[in-house]
Amino acid sequence: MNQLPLGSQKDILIEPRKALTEDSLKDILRKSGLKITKQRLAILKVLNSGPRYHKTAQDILDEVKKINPNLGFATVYRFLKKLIQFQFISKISMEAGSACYELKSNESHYHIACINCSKIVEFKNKLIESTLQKIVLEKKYKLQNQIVEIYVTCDQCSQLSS
Amino acid sequence: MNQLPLGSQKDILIEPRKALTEDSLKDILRKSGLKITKQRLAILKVLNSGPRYHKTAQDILDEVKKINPNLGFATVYRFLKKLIQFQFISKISMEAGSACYELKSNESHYHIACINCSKIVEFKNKLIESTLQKIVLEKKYKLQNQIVEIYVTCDQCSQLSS
DNA sequence: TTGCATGCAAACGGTTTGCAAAACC
DNA sequence: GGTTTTGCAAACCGTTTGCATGCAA
Repeated sequence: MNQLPLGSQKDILIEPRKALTEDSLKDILRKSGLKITKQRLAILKVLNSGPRYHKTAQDILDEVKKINPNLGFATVYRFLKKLIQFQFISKISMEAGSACYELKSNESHYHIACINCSKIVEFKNKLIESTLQKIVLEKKYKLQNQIVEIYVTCDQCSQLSS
Repeated sequence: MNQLPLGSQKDILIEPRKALTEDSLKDILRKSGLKITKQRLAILKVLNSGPRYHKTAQDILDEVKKINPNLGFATVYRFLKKLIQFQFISKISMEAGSACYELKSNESHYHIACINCSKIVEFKNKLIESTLQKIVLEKKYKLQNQIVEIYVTCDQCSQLSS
């Protein structure tokens, strides 16, 4: 097995995110009645920075500690929870290991994850997106999150094991 | 919040599974070179029984203990892991709480889960199924598992909070 | 009779929580 | 000044593992 250490997955982006300004990060907080603190801005900045946009709590903590070494897991997790509550980020529960978090973009996108090396590739698909919306609408549910995960063995890992 | 205790989610089936015979349960084991034991047959029987087909390790243990009170978590988890390895069951990682497991059926189906009460409703969609297959094929990946989860607030929970 | 499977308890790893001090508005 | 938020450490909970015993083949 060619398993990467958990929480250090590499992924390939279909396209880079547009970087949000500091002001729009602050807006996210204000809109929800959350206080603006250095810690929260730092966490948002990390979530909003590439090249990898799916980050585990550990990833976030590691990056944030470079600026503020005192920041701890409790703060990260508590804030992530609020961000989920207010729908600013999505949580991606991996089959194994820690969950990943990412800022919501306007366009839905989905994930292909290799069960061996944990590499994540994103894809978009309007057909799937509208189909899922229709299904939820029919049932009179209120959509919170669409998760489409395809678990595969990627080409590289297939070659290694054969 | 109207949160059910974890591991006790209710779900609505689109249609009942066809019950597998004891012999076909044994076949599952034989095919994979796994030894046939009372414990494993009991666990398979539970996985193959309704009315709810998505079960947590705890659910399985509770049911299995009615027959064999000595059976423990270790046995359940170790066996579930093998069943996943040999692709006889799927693991559904919930956003919160324990994972659910279910025997794979021939037809892919997907889940709508309420983030508040954890109720799961299944749905099928040929369009999504074939689209996902096509996407994986294009990338020359080897499909292991399709997971489509829609997280919603269900009608009942929406009413309660309004 | 040999190696795989089990049961127990202890360890593990990711996440959450209680509490006192600090920061925000 | 009153309320939120933070940092620390301890608790938590689902899952995994080590080891001695039991059982299927």
